[in-house]
Amino acid sequence: MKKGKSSVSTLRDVAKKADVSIATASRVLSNSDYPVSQTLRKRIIRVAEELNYTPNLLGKMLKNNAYHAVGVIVPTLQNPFFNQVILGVESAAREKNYEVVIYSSHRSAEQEHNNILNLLKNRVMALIIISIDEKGDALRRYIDCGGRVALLEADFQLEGAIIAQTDYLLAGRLAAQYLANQGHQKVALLTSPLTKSYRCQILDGVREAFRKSNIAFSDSDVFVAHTESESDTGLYEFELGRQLVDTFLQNRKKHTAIIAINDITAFGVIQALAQRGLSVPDHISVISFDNITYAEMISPPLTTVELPSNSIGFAACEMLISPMVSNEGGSPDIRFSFPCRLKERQSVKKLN
Amino acid sequence: MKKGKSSVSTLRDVAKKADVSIATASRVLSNSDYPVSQTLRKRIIRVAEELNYTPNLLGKMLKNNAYHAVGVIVPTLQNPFFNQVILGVESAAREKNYEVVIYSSHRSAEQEHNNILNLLKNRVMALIIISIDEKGDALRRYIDCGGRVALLEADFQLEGAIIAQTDYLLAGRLAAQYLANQGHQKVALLTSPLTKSYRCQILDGVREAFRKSNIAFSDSDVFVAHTESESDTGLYEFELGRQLVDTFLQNRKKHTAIIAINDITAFGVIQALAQRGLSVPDHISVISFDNITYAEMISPPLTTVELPSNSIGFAACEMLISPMVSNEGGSPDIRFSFPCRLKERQSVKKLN
DNA sequence: CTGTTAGCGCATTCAA
DNA sequence: TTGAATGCGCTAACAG
Repeated sequence: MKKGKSSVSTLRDVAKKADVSIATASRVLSNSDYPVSQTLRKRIIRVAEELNYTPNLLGKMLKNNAYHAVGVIVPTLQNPFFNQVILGVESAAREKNYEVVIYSSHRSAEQEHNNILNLLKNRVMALIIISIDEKGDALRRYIDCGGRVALLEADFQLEGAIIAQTDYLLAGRLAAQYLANQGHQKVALLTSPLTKSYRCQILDGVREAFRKSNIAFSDSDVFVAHTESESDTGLYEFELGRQLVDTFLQNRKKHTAIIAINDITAFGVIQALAQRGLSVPDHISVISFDNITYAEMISPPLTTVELPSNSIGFAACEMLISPMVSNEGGSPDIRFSFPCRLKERQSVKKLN
Repeated sequence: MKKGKSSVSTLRDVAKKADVSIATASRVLSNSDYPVSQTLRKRIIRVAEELNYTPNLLGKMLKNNAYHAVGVIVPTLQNPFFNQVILGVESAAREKNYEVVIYSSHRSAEQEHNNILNLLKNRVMALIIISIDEKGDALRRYIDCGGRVALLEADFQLEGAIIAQTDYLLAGRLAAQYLANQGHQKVALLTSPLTKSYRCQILDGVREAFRKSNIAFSDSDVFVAHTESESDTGLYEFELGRQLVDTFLQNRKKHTAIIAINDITAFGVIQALAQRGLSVPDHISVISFDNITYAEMISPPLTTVELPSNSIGFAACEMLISPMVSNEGGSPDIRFSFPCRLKERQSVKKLN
């Protein structure tokens, strides 16, 4: 009867079969620069291959107490925006040979809490998170335990964390300015509840731009969806868009354009409009924020303000991994924000 | 020099501060049913909280040599189809308190190879994979080392793996039958290269259904994209759809409907048609396969054959985790397939 | 009920 | 150049 319950062979197995000490085997197989004779080296490598030897990272980690990995926690994998962030993180991580561990919190604070704890239990000491749990106590603890955190798009502060944010004020301004330039004088903003600060920032940006262009824009031009709680189905924001069109059409006063709070909401808006015989951009123009992949797949291709999801993931990961930060020595307290840019496509009509 | 470079406290720290033995602390903090006096129990728990004690899973694992986790490897996170699979896996895993580790191979065989190896190195001994590496040697090795594998939607066999497949033959039949029922007599199939067996199966299903309905359908009705290599940008399949419309329109012979090989390709088809003044479903009908979330977000909402992505992920995970399979005792050699069903929406016109 | 100890897989220090 | 021995954090077998 074999010894191991799992048939993964260990360093000891290799050493025994190659008739060398464990130390020597380790030195060869862990690519140490410690000198080992060619004879033994060859033999060890050969045996390792025969035995399908795969180093047990757990054992290794137990020694160094450091895992070359970063965790990523996003609210949902269903939203392409977050997928983009992940892609950014992955490419930064790959450059430095870091592992990426992906979690979805499914928009649940409890799940998020568990995810953070799991990372900690696995001694993954770097974390990039788009947090939905405003209490932040799990994160607090994570940091107390020596973890490094990059907090993306968060509504709250967290001492000791790197804070990365999109410049939503600019995003709002860009959208409004563009509509103004195209000759739109009466514009509506359709948005999910203003409970997230990024939505408020967009609104502020829009207000500011219209004020500068001398275009009237009041609270009666802002349509806010009323909803209980956010859910994880990919359809959530889409349905919101559809609902918003109802109230919009009831209160419409010669609006020629709609700003939707994000692309998926815009999809809902466009479809609901179409079903009422209003076509985009002929009858009414639509612009939104995100530039998810599908924005250019629909008809008409959606004009939208591209948010730098990829860059933000990339940069956050880089800062987190860079030696500068990973040295202990207190909180980094880095904070940076990213600009956005307009992707002009075909959902906005030029009126002038 | 301080001993711990990481400030995560260990079982030993807790034991020392609570003035008990490590064993006792372990018994309390690992929820063992071993009897410990209330006095000590309370004290240990209190100290553990004070110290932010978080068990090091690595140490634990090192003992049992088994990690309650399943790995998932998908070709890309950009495609909602795979996201659905992941969701299915996650819900099955959560039920049994398993961790889910997600990897993307970015459609690279090399990446996939590394991902599998990493899983092995981390002793994650259960894997659900949508493999793009037909050689399968990394998987072979994974299995040899005692890993359990569920191979989803694969083109190749793998001894010792659970094989799960969608019933693409049925999918093809459903689409074709539906079109026939709606009175379409001349239909085209637009597809990416027939290098994947699932695409061939769909084609076979379509052929079979049309034959039964006495509708002519020959090779000249099949339009195959020519492309070098698959890429990881979310736009890949979309662009394919757009290109296919070109060749389709050049060779069109009174086709009234198009079957696209999947939803994203259909998006490309629909947009390209629209840009040439052909509207769906008024001028031409479109049906496809997948039912990704966005299928109902576009205008017109896409009629499509829903593939059981979620169920397939769920079932695969369940089988993998279930004790039946996780007992050693040779290869399980389970093989199962899932049916699909038609989601009738508005991209197909009724002609009769 | 509590404590002591061995050992999981590995890197590393110290001896040879 | 090689090997023996130690310890990383933890559980479990055994001793008290």
